[in-house]
Amino acid sequence: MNLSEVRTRYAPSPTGDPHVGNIRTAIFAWAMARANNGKFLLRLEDTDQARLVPSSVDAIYESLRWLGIDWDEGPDIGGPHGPYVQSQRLEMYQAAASNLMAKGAAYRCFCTAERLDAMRAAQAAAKQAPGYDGRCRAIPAAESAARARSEPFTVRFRMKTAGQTVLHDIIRGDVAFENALQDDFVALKSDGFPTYHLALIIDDTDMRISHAIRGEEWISSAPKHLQVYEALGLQPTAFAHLPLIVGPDRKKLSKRSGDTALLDYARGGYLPDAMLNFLVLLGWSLDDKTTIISREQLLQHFSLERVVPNPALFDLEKLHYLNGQYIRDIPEADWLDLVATWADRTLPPTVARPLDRALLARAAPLLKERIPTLAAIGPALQFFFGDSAPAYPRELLWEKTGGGPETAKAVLAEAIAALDGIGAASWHADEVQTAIRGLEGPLGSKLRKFVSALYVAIEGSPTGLPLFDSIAILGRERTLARLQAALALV
RNA sequence: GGCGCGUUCGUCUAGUGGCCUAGGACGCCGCCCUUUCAAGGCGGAGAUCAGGGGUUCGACUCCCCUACGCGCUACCA
Repeated sequence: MNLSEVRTRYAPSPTGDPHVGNIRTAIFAWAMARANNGKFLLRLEDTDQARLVPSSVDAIYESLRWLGIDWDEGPDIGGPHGPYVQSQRLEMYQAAASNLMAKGAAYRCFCTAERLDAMRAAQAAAKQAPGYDGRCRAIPAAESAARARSEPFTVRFRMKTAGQTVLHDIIRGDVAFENALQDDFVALKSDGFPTYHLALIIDDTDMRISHAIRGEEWISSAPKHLQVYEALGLQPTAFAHLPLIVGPDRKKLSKRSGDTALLDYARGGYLPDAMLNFLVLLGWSLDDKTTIISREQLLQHFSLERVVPNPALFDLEKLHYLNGQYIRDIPEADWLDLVATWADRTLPPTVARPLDRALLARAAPLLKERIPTLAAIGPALQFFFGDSAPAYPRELLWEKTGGGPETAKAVLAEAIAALDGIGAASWHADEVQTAIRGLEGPLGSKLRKFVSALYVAIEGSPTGLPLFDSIAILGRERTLARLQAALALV
């Protein structure tokens, strides 16, 4: 074992689907390990039996895999320091708690939840700082042991009452906490499960973690952790408290504040690489001008020194931009597959399956530069399917032509006449284009002026995929039928 | 209330005493390209570096105070 090896971990508690803030922490920890030729591990912190959501374990794996984050040790693949699930390590925590008690660094607390609640209520009423009052701090060992045989109890850690505990944070520098202000926390619950504060130390030590990388919300409890390390005679890990990701309300992003589950973005048609790039930019930068950062660059250049301390706002606009960039970067062959699977996924069930692969292949290139997310593929393609164009109000036919119904009528009639002259064998985008451009003369109007009527007749909307290609793909019969239908509508 | 963290264009950020009349990106605006919509190209507006004191020849950068925001304050993580 190389003592200086960088070993980081992502240790989520399976209490819900991982949200983006949480995953960003995973990304940084992973990147830190990879950038230093270290190891990245996954550990499940399932010590809160009440809040456990079994399905979230799968969501955790799925989230990580979707983003392409790999781990070297974990619950599913094992490793030399397992098990990697806290509920399977209970004896270790209990042993540590006993050890702490033997050293006088912890004690049994027999206070009931009711008494604790009442105590806090009283403190609040008296405008005092809330905190454990130390009632069980001085119970003699013999009495404590005796009561333990018949009463439920927790094990509280005895915090120092004087001096300071100083955290050396990689991102924030030294942070000092007054010991007198800290109160004794529960390390082992009455159900025999440890709290995070105890489990963290045991596991990080046992798993040889070098850097504890976590959200800023943990910084206040750092003195607890530092003191436990000291009481146990253990060398603490290095600490890096990442800035929070906040929502539009500037408050910590959480399950409550909107759709923040990472997998919602996977389902919403975002590319994992785009999401990774976006998340990485929240709190970290490669240099002074790089926005598009590849996975390789990240894994090679990531460093905690370039993480900023201030909270970042989750900005969908930038995500959209990045997603577009990555979409345009997809090789043609892969793009067709993506279009096929997302068309199938996002086209309404009324469209017959299997989808026409040849049609998809012709439409795919048209899509690439104009959709913000993969989920937009179905809606953009929908007009290709079915006998008629998607329903639209008749006013749309002339709204953007600058004229009225007569204008639309003329455009449609001329277009029908011109396109009708193209035989089925030469029904290609070029011929279609020539025919429609040829309308400028008879109509006495510029193409860009009257073309919206045709977009509406064919696609059901004045904006959409390029008209000439769309008409070519749609085919002669259906095109003419749609133009006729539009003419009848006017 | 207490403790802690934070504060550079609307947003994400660059910046570690002189390179800053503060750079990049998103968004916004305009022009170009153009069959619509996009994409792309070019350009523009946008930050008295939260405010106030210091230190220094010189501060966005160092120190202090204030304000504001957020986090924590559970037998949750």
